[in-house]
Amino acid sequence: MRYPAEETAEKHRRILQQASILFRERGFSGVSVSEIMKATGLTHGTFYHHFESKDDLITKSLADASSKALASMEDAKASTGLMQTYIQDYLTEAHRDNMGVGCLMTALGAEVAREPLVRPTFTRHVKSVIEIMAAPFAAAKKRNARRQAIHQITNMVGAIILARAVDDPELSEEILREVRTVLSD
Amino acid sequence: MRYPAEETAEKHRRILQQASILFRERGFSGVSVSEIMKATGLTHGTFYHHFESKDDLITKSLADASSKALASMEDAKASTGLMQTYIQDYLTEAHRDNMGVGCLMTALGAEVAREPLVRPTFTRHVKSVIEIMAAPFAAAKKRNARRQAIHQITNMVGAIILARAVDDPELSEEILREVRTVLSD
DNA sequence: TGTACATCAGTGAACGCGCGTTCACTGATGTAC
DNA sequence: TGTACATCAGTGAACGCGCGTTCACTGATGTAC
Repeated sequence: MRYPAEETAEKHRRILQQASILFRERGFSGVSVSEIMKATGLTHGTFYHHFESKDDLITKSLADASSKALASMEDAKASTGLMQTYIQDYLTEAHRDNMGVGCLMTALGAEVAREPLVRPTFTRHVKSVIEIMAAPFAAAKKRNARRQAIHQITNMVGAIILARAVDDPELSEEILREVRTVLSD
Repeated sequence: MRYPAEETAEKHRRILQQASILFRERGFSGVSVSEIMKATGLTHGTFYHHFESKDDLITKSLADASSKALASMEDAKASTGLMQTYIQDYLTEAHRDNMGVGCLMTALGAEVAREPLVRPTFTRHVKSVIEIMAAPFAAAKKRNARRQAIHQITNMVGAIILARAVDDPELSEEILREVRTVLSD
């Protein structure tokens, strides 16, 4: 049967939201359309009334999650004047243990390298993150500002990926702690 | 029919080798048993005369690739006295474009976080890499040596993952170049 | 050294399963008049 | 404002497909005597 327009739009948003969480937790190919629809409280059949295909959802949910993540980074920058608080919060066990709502680059970067479809959206995201992170350094030469930002980002991404992958809690915490220390200088 | 023992052992080694390349290129779940067997020139049916299951192959091919990678790192360390050459070679377009024979942490780290089975083997690999990278710093305090090694590793891993994921060749090269510069100090 | 037989790697058809996607059908919503 | 009908989100069965795995069969190798 037909549903009120606003209810439909709300369900559409919920699919995008649940997809972005599940994709980050288990990867694009690790989550089925049925699982995403179940997470939003619907059956899989109606998925194709909202999106053209799973690929279509992947692209749109990444774009959606990217704009939300960038907005929250801008907020962090505005409220502290520097990115230091953001970076220290990033390199925590809380972030490590909550992939679903965490950094897109860390959760999906490796799979994006193998999935041409999402690379343009992902690339725009990385460019924006670099610009936001470089801003506090912009007093110095622009080239140095970007270098510092890239250094911070690659360090953060590598640290969370390794901290998530290793089995040994002490090693995992050591990685986070030592990179926090290095980046606090 | 039955085959000479040495021929069988050679095929076994080739399966491990091809698997480690294909897994790095496309991820554990992105490669089928049939594809691996086709790459070694055999049919899928005989796979189960060599390994108990796909999971068994995943574990053993990762362990095999890990010991080869560690041996080549030790060689690099021995021949240069420092890890600098290794690091500069790591952060290149050649490494970025040859996932199949490249760094295990970069190619598989993200998927390992989601696959409990391989985490013990992967963790041993990371520990060994840290120890090898920390050795040149060992003149200073041990804690600082490990910190420096972890800093280098997370930076390298993050840089290659992002350089592979982005679509824009200039941005990709910028990431590699700037991290090369930072780590050359 | 020669013979008889058990072993076992290789083949390709077949299995059950979960996947992305399609379909016929339902019935309240939204629109045309 | 009221009526008639087209629209379309939701449902769950069904589709073809590729996956990991199993199977019966083959025949040279390796071993026991």
